[in-house]
Amino acid sequence: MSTGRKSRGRQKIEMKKMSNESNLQVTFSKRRSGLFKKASELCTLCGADVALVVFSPGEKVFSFGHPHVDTVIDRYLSRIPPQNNGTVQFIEAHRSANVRDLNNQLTQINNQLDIEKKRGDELSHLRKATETQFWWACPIDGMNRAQLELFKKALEELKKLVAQHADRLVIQGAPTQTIPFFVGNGSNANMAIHHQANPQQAHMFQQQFFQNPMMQPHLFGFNNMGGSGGYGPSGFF
Amino acid sequence: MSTGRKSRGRQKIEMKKMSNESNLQVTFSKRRSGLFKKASELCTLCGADVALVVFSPGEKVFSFGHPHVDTVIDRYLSRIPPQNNGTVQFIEAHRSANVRDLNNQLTQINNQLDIEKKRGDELSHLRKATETQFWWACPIDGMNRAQLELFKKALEELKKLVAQHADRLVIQGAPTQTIPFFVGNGSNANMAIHHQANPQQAHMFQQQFFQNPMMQPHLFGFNNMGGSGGYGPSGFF
DNA sequence: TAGTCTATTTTTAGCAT
DNA sequence: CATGCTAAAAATAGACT
Repeated sequence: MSTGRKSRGRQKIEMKKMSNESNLQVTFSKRRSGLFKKASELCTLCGADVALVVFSPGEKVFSFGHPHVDTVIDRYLSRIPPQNNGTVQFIEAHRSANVRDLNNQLTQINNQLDIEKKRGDELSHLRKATETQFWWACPIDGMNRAQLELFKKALEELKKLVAQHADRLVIQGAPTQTIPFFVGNGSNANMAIHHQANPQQAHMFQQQFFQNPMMQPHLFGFNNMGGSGGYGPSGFF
Repeated sequence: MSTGRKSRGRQKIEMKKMSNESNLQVTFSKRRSGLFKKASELCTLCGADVALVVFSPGEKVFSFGHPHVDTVIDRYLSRIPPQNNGTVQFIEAHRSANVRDLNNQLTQINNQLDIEKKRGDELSHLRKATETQFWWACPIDGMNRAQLELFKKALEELKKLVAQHADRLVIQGAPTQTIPFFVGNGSNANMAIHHQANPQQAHMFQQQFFQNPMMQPHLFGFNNMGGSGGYGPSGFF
């Protein structure tokens, strides 16, 4: 109550990278959520399909998609029938097994869920149960001898690894910290891998050029690093 | 000039798919541009990397990305643990070998899901997947003691099953069929490309967009196609 | 189909919790 | 870090060009 006025209300800001780290963080958070909201509204209102992926300056990922981020992305990259929802979704989930990502998505998803008053929880649960159990109870029936041998071998190895790791933990007197699902995939999410790109003017973007997600030319990406004063020439609108 | 009042100004609208086709078109256009603007502002203000792809109900594509749509998308898709190329991948392969069965279950469940048709379900599922289903798929490094124990146990059992099965096969002495051994969203790789695009010079989009390096014209792909459509998302916010 | 002009609804910057 | 608050800044529904 030191100040008489409660607040000066919203103030205009320059359209350029914010200097104050703290403010930037808050702004990013708020605007991100606003952006996602807008995106979802566009879907709802106009029946549009949208994929939105955002990497925070801290390399965290946030995504939104209708019907799914990947459905739309795939469609954008070329084709993919939106019909095989189940399998695709499934595999997709696994593909992005990077827990950090999943956790981020989780956060976002939970927010949406809360607001949306999750409805099909029971079904979701059923599904979860199914999928949870499947993996170890799975394929064997469909393997031939050779495959089984291989599989067995793989298992031995895996098991060994697990055992080792477990032992190590025990020895270290592991306090069983609950690592919030961290994958050690060493995802180079942090530094590194910054293909020095030449800001060449790309050519007409034709979907046909990107039929294979894995074979995309990583020839882009410049800036994105504090310091350079980089991209934002200021004021776009 | 017929009415005295110039306009009633902005009116509140229900957050559901607009019924009036005409209005929908206008709204889509306006909101889309607003969304893109917001996205670009997020980039400028916070130095975030963003990929935004929008399919209009008429199947036209609009996209925005910083530094590039595909750069970001690629980064998003690349978040796969490249290290567990060996065993885990192997198991993954087997898991998909069982896709048929899984599919049945999934299909069944999906039917129910479709009836409920709530995005919340899928999101919820993804959440569950994160929490439950994939913990084992994560590199062992990320597991805590309890998880490791569980995993180990599961492996023992699996191995046992495999061994049994192998023996049985040996006894029967016949190599079975060779089941296609590849992962992937098996199924429908065909399904012709239904995109007959009509690359149209996108003159539109506010020129301001193009003044910014990250919003270069070539990044906007426009396709033309008649058609309508639209699903019924369902407001999340 | 896109741009203009209000009158309103939304979003959100700056602070505080 | 997310939330709540307030008032000013933005976005935009509706009507018209």
